[in-house]
Amino acid sequence: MARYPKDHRQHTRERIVQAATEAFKTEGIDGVGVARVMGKAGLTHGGFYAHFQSKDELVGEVLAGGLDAAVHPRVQAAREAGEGLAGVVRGYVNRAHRDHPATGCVLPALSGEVARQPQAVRGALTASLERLIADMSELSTAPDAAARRADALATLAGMVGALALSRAVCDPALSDEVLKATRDELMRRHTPGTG
Amino acid sequence: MARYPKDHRQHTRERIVQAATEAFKTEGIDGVGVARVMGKAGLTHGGFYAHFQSKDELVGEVLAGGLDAAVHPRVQAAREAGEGLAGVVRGYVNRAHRDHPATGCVLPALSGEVARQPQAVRGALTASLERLIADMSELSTAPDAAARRADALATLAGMVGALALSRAVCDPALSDEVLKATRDELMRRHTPGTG
DNA sequence: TGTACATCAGTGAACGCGCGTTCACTGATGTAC
DNA sequence: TGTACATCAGTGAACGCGCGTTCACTGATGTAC
Repeated sequence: MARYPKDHRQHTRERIVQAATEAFKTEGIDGVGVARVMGKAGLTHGGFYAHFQSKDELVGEVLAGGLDAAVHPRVQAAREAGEGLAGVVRGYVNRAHRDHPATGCVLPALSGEVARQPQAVRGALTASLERLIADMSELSTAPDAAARRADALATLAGMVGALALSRAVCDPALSDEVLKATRDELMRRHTPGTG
Repeated sequence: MARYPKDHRQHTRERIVQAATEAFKTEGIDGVGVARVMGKAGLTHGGFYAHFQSKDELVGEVLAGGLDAAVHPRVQAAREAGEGLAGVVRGYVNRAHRDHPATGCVLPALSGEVARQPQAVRGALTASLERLIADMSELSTAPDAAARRADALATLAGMVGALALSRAVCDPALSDEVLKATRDELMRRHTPGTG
């Protein structure tokens, strides 16, 4: 019965999600078809529906995991290094992140498209985002919980906006300027003694 | 010869651009076909290529004008009211803007898709964005020109990120929170005596 | 040990559809004589 | 004034293509006896 190892299906499914995650962030959700995703996963398109009910289900899974893989580690690293939100900002608002959307955060790449997705798909991202906000809040040095959460939200907005703008413009100097201005401002705000 | 008034063609073209501007911001560039745009302009799809060489040309025109119509007036209003960048933030980071992408700024709605457009298309947005940055810089109270420009860039990043996030999440409370936290933070930064 | 059969992950042809684009045509309005 | 013709914005059928999705099939591996 077990012609394949019993976790084979699960691994294949994960391979598909991984391929889709990178492809969607690079070329957009509408810009990549099921056949392309399966091709990147080393399969043919017909088998897709043995793993997912629809493309929407795949999109939801990608968005649910997108922050976990690409952003949470940066938050974790900042926490362990004792850098606080300044460390998160440094790890996020930089040229390497701008130039490699495939391995980067889903928010600058896909927030526009996500806003037009069905409720179920957006729910997956929202849950993941709530966890990120909670983690970032813990790194804030604001005096009370509400202020720490507001701090995390406003900081994330600046981070996401900077990446989105830096990728949209076609002038490299302006793109660098957006990153630098935002990073400097956000890091100043989160570095003790300069707030 | 002039069976139509001689500015008829020009008016039709503007009607198409206007219809496309609203449709693209609401449903995405990839999400709206030429036929839909023409339908919204009260025409049939066949006539499109009498006005534009390609869909890309239309997209470029939309992006070139998108900031002029939706954001520059807010900057102008803030200047005339003597409100500085705080006024721009108030006019931009709010629920009305979040809930009406069709009449809003192109950046939160389309920056992700723009990043994947051909160079020529991105150039149109970049030029428009440069003008916006210049105008916003003049409203900054920072001491020198470089600091005013950095102030404008970082502020715009926060504004765009807040709108993008607030539209992406499916929890209305979290969406409001993102707007409020970012607006409060950016306005505090740009209100005299609290910076 | 050898043959018949069950399982099932993956294959690839086919579906209806909307896309961007092309093009021969329509029909309302003008000019020419 | 009346008829023939020119102009041209807009029409709508048609093109090849990739989309999401379905489904009969393949073929490698296992079990039954």
